[in-house]
Amino acid sequence: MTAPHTLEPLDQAIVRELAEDGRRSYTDLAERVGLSVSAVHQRVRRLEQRGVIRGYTTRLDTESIGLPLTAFVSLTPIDPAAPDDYPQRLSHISAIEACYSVAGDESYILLVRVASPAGLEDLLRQVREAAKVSTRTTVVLSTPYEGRPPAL
Amino acid sequence: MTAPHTLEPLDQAIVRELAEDGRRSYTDLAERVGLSVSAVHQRVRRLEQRGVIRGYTTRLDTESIGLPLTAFVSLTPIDPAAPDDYPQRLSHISAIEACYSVAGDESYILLVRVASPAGLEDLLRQVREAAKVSTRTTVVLSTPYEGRPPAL
DNA sequence: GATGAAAAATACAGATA
DNA sequence: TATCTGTATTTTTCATC
Repeated sequence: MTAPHTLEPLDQAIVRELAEDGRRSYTDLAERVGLSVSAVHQRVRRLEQRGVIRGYTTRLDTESIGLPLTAFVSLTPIDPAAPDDYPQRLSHISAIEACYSVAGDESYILLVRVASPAGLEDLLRQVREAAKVSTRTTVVLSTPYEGRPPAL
Repeated sequence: MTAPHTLEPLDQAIVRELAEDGRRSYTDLAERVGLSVSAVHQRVRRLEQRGVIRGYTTRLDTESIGLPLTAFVSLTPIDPAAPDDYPQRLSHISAIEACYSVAGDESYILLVRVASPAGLEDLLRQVREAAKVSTRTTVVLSTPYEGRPPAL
């Protein structure tokens, strides 16, 4: 087989630690998983190259960075026969944090972060302009939790 | 005012760099934002303490870690008068990556990651058991992009 | 913002299985 | 052949000035 869908226990342990704290040092990781620093280093490099680790990010407080308003925007193509290149057509809009292609009534769900209701209105206009879609918006009132590490 | 909702340009620059790559070194950051290493170091510490930086994570390939199936699960309380402690009641379920309280027909939207349709079925059972809610599930077919850094 | 000691990252040679 | 360990060197972190 070419792509086993389960991770070796040691890689699993490393990845679990890094998911919890993306800035954990190799020394720290080595202690936690019971390997030498070099071995951990090599494994992380390999995990990065294999694409298991896709990158490292910083969790930011959306209020502090001036984007306190989060919303889900569902898209329905106006012309069902139109070419399906919506993600591309929308990718330049930086307020869109994520784009999911979904099964169900709608075709896509966008996760967006904006500064204000006016910003949301502006975003929706941009979306409708860039892609010929109708939109349905669900405003997020609060976020009890987000970005929790997966259970491995 | 106690909490300015916009970030100082230098902090903004630092945060932008860290959002793009959470493992960027202080030396690297210093070069990019045009400050001394110590100044950057101090600022990052302060941003962490102030809660602007909430932590660091690793973006993982969901397939590689054995959780290839993503879904949105919307919750509607069965008893509208019941105490609203759903996030707490569900927080022990590790397949739930995020929980959003939303305006609209439903009360909450969960983002979940599971191994298979059977895992999804199991998760929905767990959710309905832990909270007296009805659920509506939208399966994610593909993820064109996710976790893009915010525009600062 | 600079300095310097301590810690960490990285490259590499050799051991191991 | 793969991955490990230990060592040496460079780079980074971090407290102090």
